[in-house]
Amino acid sequence: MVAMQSAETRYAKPVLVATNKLTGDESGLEALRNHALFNTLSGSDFQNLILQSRRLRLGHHQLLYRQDMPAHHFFFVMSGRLRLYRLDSSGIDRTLDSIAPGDCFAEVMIYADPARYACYAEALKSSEVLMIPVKAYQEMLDKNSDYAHAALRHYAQRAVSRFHDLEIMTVQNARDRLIRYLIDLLPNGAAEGGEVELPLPKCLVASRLAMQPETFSRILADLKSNGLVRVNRSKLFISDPKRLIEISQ
Amino acid sequence: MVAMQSAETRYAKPVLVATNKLTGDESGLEALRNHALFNTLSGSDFQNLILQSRRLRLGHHQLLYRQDMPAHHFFFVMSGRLRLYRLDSSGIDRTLDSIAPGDCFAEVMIYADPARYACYAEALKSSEVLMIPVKAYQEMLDKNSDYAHAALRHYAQRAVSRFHDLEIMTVQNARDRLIRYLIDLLPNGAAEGGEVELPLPKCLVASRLAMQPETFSRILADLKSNGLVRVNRSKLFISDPKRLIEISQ
DNA sequence: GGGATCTATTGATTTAGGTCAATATTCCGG
DNA sequence: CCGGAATATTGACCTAAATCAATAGATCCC
Repeated sequence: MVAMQSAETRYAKPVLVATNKLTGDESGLEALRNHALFNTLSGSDFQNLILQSRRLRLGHHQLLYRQDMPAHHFFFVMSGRLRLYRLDSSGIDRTLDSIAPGDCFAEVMIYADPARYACYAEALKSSEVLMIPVKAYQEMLDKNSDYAHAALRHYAQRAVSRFHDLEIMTVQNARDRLIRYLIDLLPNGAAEGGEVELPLPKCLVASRLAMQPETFSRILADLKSNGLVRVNRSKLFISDPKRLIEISQ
Repeated sequence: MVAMQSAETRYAKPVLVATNKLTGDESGLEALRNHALFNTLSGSDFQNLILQSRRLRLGHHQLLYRQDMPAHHFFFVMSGRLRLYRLDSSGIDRTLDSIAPGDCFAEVMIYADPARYACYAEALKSSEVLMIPVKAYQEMLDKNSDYAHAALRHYAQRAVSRFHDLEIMTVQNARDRLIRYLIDLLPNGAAEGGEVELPLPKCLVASRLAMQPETFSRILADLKSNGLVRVNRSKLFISDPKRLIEISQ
């Protein structure tokens, strides 16, 4: 069943329309400059790239691109939050990732020929993204082999991280999948506790973890009653991650 | 629970030992030459790379490398079959991928610093792999930006494919996960039927799909009795993939 | 080729988690 | 700040799949 009405049915209208040119001297570009894909670029290459990029504002639930749509740009999140999902043949909406400010995304399939997006991307709240032309970036890669190394490192990292996501999904019971998901949200693994914010509404976290929202809710209530997590809206406080791991065997 | 005794307990002995030098004029290298990572290389660069590589024979269940082990090589499968898996804190063995002749693997995390393997790799039967030094390959990438583009395309493809694996795992019931897994094994998607061979023993396919071997067996028996698949050992014949997709909703 | 050891199947039973339904809470625009 | 819509929680019930157990096939190795 569908956890949530899909963006596909809500928004059948064109995407990628209203854009703003960048001056090359914008606030919020420091984060981009520090991103692994860009921090090795020379000043002029970086300038050149952002002069060819555009800033795009997205409203709540606005669709950025569709699965299989030709892909000419990749994106950097300046503010807000997005999610990546796929629709299968029966129209079921499968959330696969969430994207936070400072993340770069949609890069994964753009080196294919023809380049097409591998999934849908929509804003979960009002967001601002930078759209970077793939072609401009690729041309830059030719100039300096350091750039290519940085890109390879980034892509390799991305593949490992998906591999790790896959590992969680081979965990056979819902409680343990949820526990492992929470542990991964902690900034320094299980080393110490802390507060984490769910990157998606609860019903989408449930879908991401292949369980029903009701099951998610019950497991969380149970962890709460055992004093393992403290819940406040979408913020969870995990005092003792080691104990959490123990009970998940 | 553990589907199978883990390789970790079976083989605590060193790996990567007995190797054979290559002459640069071996049989079985055409497949390597045609691989996406190598088909753009110049003849001399290719020669140079394989002269620095070594052929490695692996016995049934022999471990090739361990998770978190420093990674100086990546691999190309010449014959046999391998599997990639991870061990979690409780020692549970999670099969995540299988590797066939003609595949290149272990490339995903070797661009990290320090380079470490992201999982275990073991031979499922006696196999032959080529071990290629990462450093030699990286040096080559610097020489020609076409090489880097090929590598990026390959890595991007890999990330998309893991993304797709993840999508299957968000399917909430065991039967539908299995059906989607089978459909993906068909060479041309659901376009037409055909015979597929399970790339892993049944109990490992079950683990890969987050279900018990008993459940796997029962689902397959049920599909068989409905005339949807014909089963012969590890070979399955799927006459009508469309019908299979339909019943999975 | 025959015994030993993995691997797969089938049955009986239990349980985790899905489904349906009702209520509560949060979010968001006016 | 209010009201409606979306999201989340809780309960009762039921089904899919896990578990336990026993048997049957494969595969390996001497």
